Amino acid sequence: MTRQRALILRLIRESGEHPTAEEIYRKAKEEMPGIALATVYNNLNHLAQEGEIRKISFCGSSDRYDKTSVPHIHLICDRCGRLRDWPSEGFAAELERWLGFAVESYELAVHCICPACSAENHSSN
Amino acid sequence: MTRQRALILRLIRESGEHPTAEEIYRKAKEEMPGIALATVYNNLNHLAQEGEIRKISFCGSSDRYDKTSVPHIHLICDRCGRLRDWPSEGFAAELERWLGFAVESYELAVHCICPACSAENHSSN
DNA sequence: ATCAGAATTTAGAATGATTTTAAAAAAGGG
DNA sequence: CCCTTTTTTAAAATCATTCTAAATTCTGAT
Repeated sequence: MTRQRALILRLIRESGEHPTAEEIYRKAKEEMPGIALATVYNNLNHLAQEGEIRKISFCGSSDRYDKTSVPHIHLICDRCGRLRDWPSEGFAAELERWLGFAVESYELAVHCICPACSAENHSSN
Repeated sequence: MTRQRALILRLIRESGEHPTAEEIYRKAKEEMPGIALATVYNNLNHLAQEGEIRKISFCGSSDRYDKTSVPHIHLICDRCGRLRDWPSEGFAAELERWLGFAVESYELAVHCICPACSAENHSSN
């Protein structure tokens, strides 16, 4: 565990978002100006293989990284455009029941008007 | 609707797979040798915006294109590595019930041992 | 602490996918 | 047909990511 790897892991864990390699690189440089972009990529791949984090990919955007490798639902709001996690306990079991076979893991992105935007809208109209 | 666009749409519709732009380009050149790769990209984007096809993206692979824009489940088999469609009628409704709000569309990739591989395995042991 | 070997970091070059450019060609409506 | 708009083409440009090779840092055994 090098200083660089520890920093990168911490930055992802602290992030409430789903940062790209470039975004992690920018934050990392604030604390360790000499760090190389290749180091960020190396470590993101390494951490993902170890199961510390998860690489996710969405159309029309660079790969993003998730602070946990535990599968969960991603909401993409058609109104505010935000990408957020949604509590997903029990969803894998539900999915297995529906499909009729065992699921190793899943990636689910839901496009919707997110509950937050939906609430805003109703109260302001 | 140009000849090029019609060809590209037909090739995707005829494909049982989820081809990449490069794969579509290779097939297209067999019927129209002078076609440019940029034309393939232009039309894939155009067709996706029109809702004729859907762009999908998976980690570690170029973007792929799906013959329909109707959401459905993708199975990625951990054994054979194949990416296949899975019948998904009623799944959106199930998802909405589970989430508690309306879903515009979704992208779901399930990692598993696919039923085909699972069956093979049992009969040969 | 010290050494050797393995793993990691770095900067920059290389690769691969996709988009942009500008000019030529084709489509489509009146 | 003619005009206008859209599309196509080839090449260059861009963007994300990986590779390279040399220098550095880690690790674990002495």
